[in-house]
Amino acid sequence: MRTVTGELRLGVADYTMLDACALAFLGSKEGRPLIERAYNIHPDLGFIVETLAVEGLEGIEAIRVEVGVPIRPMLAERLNSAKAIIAKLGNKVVAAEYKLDGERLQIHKRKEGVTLFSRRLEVITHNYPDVLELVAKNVASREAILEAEVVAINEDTGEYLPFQELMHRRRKYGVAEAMKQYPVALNFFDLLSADRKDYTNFPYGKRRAKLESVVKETERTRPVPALRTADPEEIEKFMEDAIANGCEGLVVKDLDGVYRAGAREFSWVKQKANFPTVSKIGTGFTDEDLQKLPRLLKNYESRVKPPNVESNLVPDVWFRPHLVIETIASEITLSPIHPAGMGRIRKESGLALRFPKFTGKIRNDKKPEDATTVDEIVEMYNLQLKKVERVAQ
DNA sequence: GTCCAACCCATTC
DNA sequence: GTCAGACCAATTCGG
DNA sequence: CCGAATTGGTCTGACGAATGGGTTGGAC
Repeated sequence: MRTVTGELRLGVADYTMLDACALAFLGSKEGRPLIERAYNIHPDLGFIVETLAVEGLEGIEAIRVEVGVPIRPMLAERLNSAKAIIAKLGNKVVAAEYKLDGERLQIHKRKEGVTLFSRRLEVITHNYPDVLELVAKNVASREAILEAEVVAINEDTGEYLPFQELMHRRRKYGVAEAMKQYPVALNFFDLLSADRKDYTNFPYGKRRAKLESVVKETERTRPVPALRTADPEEIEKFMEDAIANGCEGLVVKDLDGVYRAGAREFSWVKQKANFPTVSKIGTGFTDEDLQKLPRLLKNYESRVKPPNVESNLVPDVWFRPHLVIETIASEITLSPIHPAGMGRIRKESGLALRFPKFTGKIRNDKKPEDATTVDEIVEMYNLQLKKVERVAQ
């Protein structure tokens, strides 16, 4: 249920619905945490509301984790230094783990077979026949719910490949061919249920121990590399290892934390002319920025594409290059759309920014000629690759 | 009637 | 994925 | 001491990149 009205943003989502139902059927919001918990381990709004209406709070309390029914995934928060994370988690020993650039899988294993759920709890079992086999062979538990990151790999070197490669596996047709062309590996990072026992209320340390006892380490399967420490410097070092191994960064976990389905926990990912386009950008602007931009650009508006601009996209309004703004992005990807560096890395491919965002800084001290050049972007792209290659050796 | 490119929409991150 | 804004609860500040 | 102001946490919906698949409409 959604509505957007002019300048006002309104939203009615599932949680609001749960609130309303708690009020309607119980007369108060008191049962809300129980209802929320039930919803998060059995995310079917119709089912929850019906149970509440027919059986009341008792029925809600009787809802259990069930293999075959997806659980809303626990999510991660973001901080930008190891020190801040350690402080936030209470200055104690934590588990720092590689954060891989793949797709999150919630794996349900039972007698009848294995089911795979995506992050949004879609059934994607048919996409990964190879994963089903890996789970059948290498998970030493008849019934279990596990979470893993599935990553595309280079079969010869074992090296991890970018997310883009994995995306070829998300298809309805030609699954068998894609499976051969884009082989994958599994990095397990959580265990929510095993042999009919619900582990979601166990501290992470225990879940991880059980995970390690259940997942067999092979070329294609393993518990995700983890380090236990309370020292920010060790985490920084581990972070560098992770990046060097082609990961996005780290996820740092509270060893005492339970699995809070559907909630946000803690994590961390550290980072870091012609005028060909390299990205569109629509994130990072405050309302104030958006109000002021038309005024700043008014004098540079152009009815047609300015001759010194190279773009495959057609915007609503063109501007002659004038204003320089500062943007950051998580990395540079090969692009079928943006012409920056076209053909320099790969035939018919340019380069684009991944997760571009405005930093809030308008660089009045710079002219378009002073902005980052294509050469520099190509160099940045090559630097990214080197880091990955170094590990593969 | 058949085929294919262009478009839009879904999902992942 | 990132991010800004809205909203609510808890905490701190100022009269 | 109490009400006002600030802060922190959570939720929601804007927006970015990519790929695959369904639909549509024009060329033949």
